[in-house]
Amino acid sequence: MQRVSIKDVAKEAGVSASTVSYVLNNSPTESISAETRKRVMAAVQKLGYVPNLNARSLSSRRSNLIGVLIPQTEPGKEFMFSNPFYGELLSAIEYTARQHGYHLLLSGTQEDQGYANVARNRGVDGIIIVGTYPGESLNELKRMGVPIVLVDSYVTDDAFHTIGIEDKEGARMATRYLIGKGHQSIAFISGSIRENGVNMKRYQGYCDALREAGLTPDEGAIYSGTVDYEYGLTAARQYLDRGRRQTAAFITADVLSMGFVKGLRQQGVCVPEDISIVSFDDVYLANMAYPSLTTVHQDIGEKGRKAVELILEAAQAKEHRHTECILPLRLVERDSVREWRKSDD
Amino acid sequence: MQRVSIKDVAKEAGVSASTVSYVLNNSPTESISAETRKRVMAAVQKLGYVPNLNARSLSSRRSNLIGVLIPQTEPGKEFMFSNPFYGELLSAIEYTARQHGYHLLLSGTQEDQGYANVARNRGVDGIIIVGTYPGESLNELKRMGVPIVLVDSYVTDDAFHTIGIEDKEGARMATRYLIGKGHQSIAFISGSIRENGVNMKRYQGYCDALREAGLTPDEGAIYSGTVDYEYGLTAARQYLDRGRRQTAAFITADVLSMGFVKGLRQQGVCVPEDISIVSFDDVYLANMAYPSLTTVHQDIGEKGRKAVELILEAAQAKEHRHTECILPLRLVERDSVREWRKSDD
DNA sequence: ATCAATTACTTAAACGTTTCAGTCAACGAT
DNA sequence: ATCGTTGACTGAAACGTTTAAGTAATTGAT
Repeated sequence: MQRVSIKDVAKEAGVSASTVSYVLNNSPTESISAETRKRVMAAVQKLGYVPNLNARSLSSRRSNLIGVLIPQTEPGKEFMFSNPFYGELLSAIEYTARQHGYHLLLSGTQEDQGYANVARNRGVDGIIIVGTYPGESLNELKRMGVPIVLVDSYVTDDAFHTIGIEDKEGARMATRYLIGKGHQSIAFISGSIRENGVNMKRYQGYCDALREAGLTPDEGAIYSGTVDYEYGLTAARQYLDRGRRQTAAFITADVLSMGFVKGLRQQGVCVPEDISIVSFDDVYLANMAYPSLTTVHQDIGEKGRKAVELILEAAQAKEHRHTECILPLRLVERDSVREWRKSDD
Repeated sequence: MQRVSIKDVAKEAGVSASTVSYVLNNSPTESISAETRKRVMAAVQKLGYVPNLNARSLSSRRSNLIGVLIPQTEPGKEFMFSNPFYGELLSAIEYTARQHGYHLLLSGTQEDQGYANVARNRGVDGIIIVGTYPGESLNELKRMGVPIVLVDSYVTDDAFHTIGIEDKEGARMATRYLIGKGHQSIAFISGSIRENGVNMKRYQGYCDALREAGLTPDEGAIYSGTVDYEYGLTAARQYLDRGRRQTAAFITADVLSMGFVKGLRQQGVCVPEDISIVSFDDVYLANMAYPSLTTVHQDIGEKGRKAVELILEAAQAKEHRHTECILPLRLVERDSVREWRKSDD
């Protein structure tokens, strides 16, 4: 497969392999004459030489490879991107990494596989982990000694860098917005609150906003399942079964909202006429939807960019110092909320 | 970084490094006693040894790595997944690859970068290329000598394996369906027809269906741009500007349809009341949309699975023999089409 | 004129595997 | 008693790089 090696180039240029290596790496410590440099480059060109990065990693102990671990929402489920959020994030990560000359080693994650090995044995320079992970797996990764960035995780361990958003504040903002529009009874719809720190924070923010307004969080207004379209449908069914008691809902992901809206519409319930919705993420879906979703916007592109940059910085740094990055949010007003007046009840 | 190597294991188990290697690879040619095997495994366990795959690739010339090249729709555009189709496909590819013990080396593609190098210098065992690619880049890749699978490309070169769908037939089916519903004037909305073989085929299928029904394809009914939500909006504007002359549209991608529907609705034009739509792909979006989209369903999961399997087969095979795989399509009826009667005109 | 420093290289050891080619004992067949 | 065979291993070269250490020639300062 690998036809032409550094030795072939060396022979062609009439120098040693190491000289070629120094030229190719623009080594700052070694001095190479302009003339030799030119000859080497010509030989590279002529032979169509491309360095073997595996060999390079082996020797130099850097791989220019970033491992990306993306959760598989369900064990047997094939599409880890049933939430477009992951696709958008991955895209941003890939793009940024490529700009810096890095490649991505992509892996979904399953319960039964050693998460660590996926990346460890390729000698990646860093790992970006998105979402919630089992603690033991994280510990295993920690021992590898490569920089690790946790995206949207509330693990508190200085060994990891983290990047996230103001989840609690965002949820508070969303809920307060609904209250401001006159809603007194607001549902909360999300993935698992217990198992997922993000959902937990958003739940807290939701509760805070209610309490600030003198309202009491109601157990019966909470819908907690999985973050996907299907659960949105389910939540809609449950909402109807429970007697449509809320006039608004704060939903922690746009895909969930999509399902919820659809499930309601199938029973003739309209958004925003019958119930208002604010959701979260602002994936491109949110704008495409009908009605377009009023939602808490997060800068997914920036999240991905930052994740890569944190890895690169940490890879440079001599000693580890924990970095934490929290991105701001803002509410985007669209068409899924309407003002609620006393007379509407 | 890499703490424990095969030598450490060898020392621990009291055998040579090669023995450890043979044990680990279950070498069929070498015989190892059960007792030794056990000792080695124990040592591996004890030391937490994980093989360095870079070293392995270097030595064995296989990498268990599959390169995946996904087009960046626009040069400066960050999100290569603006069409969820790519996300779903990638997900299927990743999942299947992982099941076979392979990892994915993911890269988007930009005009100015050598596509080839991305994968070549990592020693990937195969490359999956999705979408349309510049010919010179393909030729460069061809010379690498690794199996290459082209997904949704109409490049005819026996050096590449291909996997696609019955684009022409699918478009014909869609158009015929609309005609069957009484539509006599049908728009065609797609990405670039000239530069993209897939769109070309679908255009042909569209024309064929019209002609079969005794209708004449009309230049003024063709809308050709890029495959994304934004162009859907644009097409809607153009459609209205041109005087709403068609009662139906065949649109070659669900995202495009999303934009088109939205653009129309902003001007008070309703789907399917005022215009019927059949689109293509059946990404999960199609079902979420309002109205949910009648669309030509393709099995994206199967496409991804097949792509990986082709790579693996080709990697095994002694000599190259060209494989071509065409997946079937079917029309999924949803809510974006209504019957058109004479009296409606 | 001598010494140290600099420039422009080369040599060779490492990186962690795989795998070909042995080695050596034990074994059954002659 | 000798001769392949087989079974169970080991040694060492190879994969394609990087990089520390070394060398030899040139330069500049004294």
